[in-house]
Amino acid sequence: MTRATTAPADRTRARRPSESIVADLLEAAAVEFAAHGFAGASTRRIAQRAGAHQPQINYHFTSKEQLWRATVDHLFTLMDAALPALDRPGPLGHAFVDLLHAFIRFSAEHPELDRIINLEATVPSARLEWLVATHLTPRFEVVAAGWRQLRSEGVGADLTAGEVWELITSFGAMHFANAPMLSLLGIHEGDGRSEAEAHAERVLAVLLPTATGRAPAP
Amino acid sequence: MTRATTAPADRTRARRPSESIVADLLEAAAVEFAAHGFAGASTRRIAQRAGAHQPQINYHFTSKEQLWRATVDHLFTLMDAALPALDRPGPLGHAFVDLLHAFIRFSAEHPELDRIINLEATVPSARLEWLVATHLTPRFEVVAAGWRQLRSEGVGADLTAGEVWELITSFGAMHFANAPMLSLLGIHEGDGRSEAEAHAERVLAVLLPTATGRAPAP
DNA sequence: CACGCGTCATATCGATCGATAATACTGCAG
DNA sequence: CTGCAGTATTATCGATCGATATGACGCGTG
Repeated sequence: MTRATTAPADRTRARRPSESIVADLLEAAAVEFAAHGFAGASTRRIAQRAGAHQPQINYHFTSKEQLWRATVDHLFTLMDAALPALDRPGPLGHAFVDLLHAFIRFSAEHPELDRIINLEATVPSARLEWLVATHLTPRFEVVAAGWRQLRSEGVGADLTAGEVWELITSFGAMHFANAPMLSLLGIHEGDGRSEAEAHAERVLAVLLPTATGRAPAP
Repeated sequence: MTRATTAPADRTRARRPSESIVADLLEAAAVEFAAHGFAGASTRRIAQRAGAHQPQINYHFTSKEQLWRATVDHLFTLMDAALPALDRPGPLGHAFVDLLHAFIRFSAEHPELDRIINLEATVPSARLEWLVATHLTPRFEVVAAGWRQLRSEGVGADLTAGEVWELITSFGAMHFANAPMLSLLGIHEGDGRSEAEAHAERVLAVLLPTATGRAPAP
């Protein structure tokens, strides 16, 4: 966190640039929404975590709902920047392996996104519809097309694209999103980079069991 | 739901038996806690869903926190009643297959429990510590011992007990807990009993890939 | 029929929620 | 140096939260 002051904005009025406040609010909102859900997160706590005052949220984002959407947009932007394209030159299998490694690594570094998605996933709502239509469906279609192509080449386990998506987003991402619980259970082995690579290999062992030589982790 | 009246308790004072109120409150609390989390669920909405008044929650459960624990206890009691023992006579592999089928079936019929667990799993809290120590750890140890025994017999995929637990609780249960999202994504194919059995077979295909003849679904 | 225990129903408390109005201040343009 | 646009800060609104006090009521007991 770039600014972890407990008290709200500095008394000396040394004004921060506006983009910094917005970025800090987005970062704080991601943590709070991921921890307590949309209804449970409080705009006062988000503002406090960002070192700002509560009305600044409505000033910069007009409403809690808009702040939530901006937070999700922001996290997906971060994720896209961290993931390689699937249609790059070279064997599709290698691109798929690299994409999965990058996704698992991102989930380890930013578990907030998977947490926010899972918090919304269980109940129909306007937020869930927006989330699926805006962010999930386009990405699912890309992955599904890649998987079907792989399968047509005779590569990959006997799973539908939907099952692959479920396996990656649940087994793959839950390992880091639910780290507090897994740690209490004695399962989690730390969340460093090596743990992310190891977990990606576990997922790949299920998805591409026959592929012997996989691309090394980038 | 046994009593789906929108208005709170009947005006005619035709008193319901106390156990009925408690049971209805537990059922309503499971739905609301699963939908909105502990912080987001409101005791007034829970009471209304159960056809009761809000102060009756404090009367029968003393606090919202105690109601949450009673709800979790109740759901685990339901689950235990639906699951066969792992140490029954006969091959351990068959017992394991039956247990997994029953677990997936229960998750399809009562997705509230997995939702509540996942809502708590992402943030350290006293509730999470209680949940893990009271309910999850004992059950994990039984499953882990069974899996290690299976592995020592040369059966099962090359996975640790922790990975098996993660796979079952994430990939296995999330399929039904996150049904609203998967439905919007076009992945979910209904939540009938056949879908539960099919999903159990998908999980088993990963866990016990070599076992050709599995026990039929009970 | 009358008593009394157990439960219900209403009213209300203080705290906190998201949102807004009103004011104060900063920093840049001229 | 002045004025204005943009932002920060304070104060406060109505709604809702969990919890409790209070008294009424149902119903089995004697």
